[in-house]
Amino acid sequence: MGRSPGIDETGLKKGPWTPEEDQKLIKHIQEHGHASWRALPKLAGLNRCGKSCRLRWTNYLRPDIKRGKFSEDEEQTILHLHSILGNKWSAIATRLPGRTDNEIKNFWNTHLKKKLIQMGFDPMTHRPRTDIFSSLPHLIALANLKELIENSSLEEQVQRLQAEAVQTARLQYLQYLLQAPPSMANFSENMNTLSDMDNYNLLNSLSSMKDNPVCNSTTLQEFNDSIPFSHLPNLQIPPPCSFQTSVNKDMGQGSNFTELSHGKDSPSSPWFPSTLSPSPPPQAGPPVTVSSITKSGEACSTSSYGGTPPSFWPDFLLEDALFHDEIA
DNA sequence: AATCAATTCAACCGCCCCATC
DNA sequence: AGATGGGGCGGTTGAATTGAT
Repeated sequence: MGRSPGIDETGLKKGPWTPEEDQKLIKHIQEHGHASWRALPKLAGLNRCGKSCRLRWTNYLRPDIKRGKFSEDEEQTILHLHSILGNKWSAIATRLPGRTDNEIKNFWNTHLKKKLIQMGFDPMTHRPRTDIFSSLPHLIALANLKELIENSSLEEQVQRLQAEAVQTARLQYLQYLLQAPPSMANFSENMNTLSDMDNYNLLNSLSSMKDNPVCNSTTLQEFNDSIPFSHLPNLQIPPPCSFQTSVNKDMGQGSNFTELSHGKDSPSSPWFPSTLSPSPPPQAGPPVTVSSITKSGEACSTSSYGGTPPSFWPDFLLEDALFHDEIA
């Protein structure tokens, strides 16, 4: 693995590190530290650039590095944090002692991303995918094409694929509703605000379907009927795509107000869990109020978690003011 | 056993931020 | 205020490894 050995234009070595080079680097840092990475290679007798030394140390040689497979807990933590922070690997790494940003990034790209995709989630938004036709290759595989081709007419094949697409969309939508926290499950009071983005995505999907010859009006009607939003067909313009979310946590002695901002156009949603397995039972805790406001400052939703914070939020999210500052 | 394809992950690249002058 | 350099970060590369045929 890694790169082939080579010498760059300045005469410095590139590529994989030898055990001898590792020993020189370790010995030097143990004895003198690494005040200046630029000066270090010369002092340590290494024909490497300072940057290469720093990477080798921070990603591989550091004594506190934990190697080996990621645990289930670590996996869940990465998923939680990625749903909030996105590809901020160094920020995620600070919450996983012994793991480097590089290792987490690799683990995400080679395992977790694929896992989410396979389960029908968008790895960037952590939401169920609503773009039905982008999932068609998966549907086709599931449908056992061989049997279809051999035993069905073209018309039957098309009908079957349509049914699969509608069923998948329904399942994904149900999955989304079921995974929302209690106040969201009771969407009668929140549906006009928090669900707009999802409605918009669904509308886009429906719009794509209309343009596709394999979708007829019956299919679309069936799909529409499966969604319990009476106002869905009327939504034509994109909703505000920037949300600011604040958390008001009663600490017992008056309110301790902290703010969580997800930045403009952030795909993450604070209420949406990123776990792949059922969340643990919620623990009793102080009351938490989560409010979302639009770009213009209008309140678009308020959800209260009476004495029980959302179980998918790690405690430190609510307690660590520094962390709030980081993502603000 | 040989070959090919897919996956993994250490290492590199280029950009950005921040401190210093 | 602008220039410079060091360090940090996220994205990408590609050799080694593993799995499939």
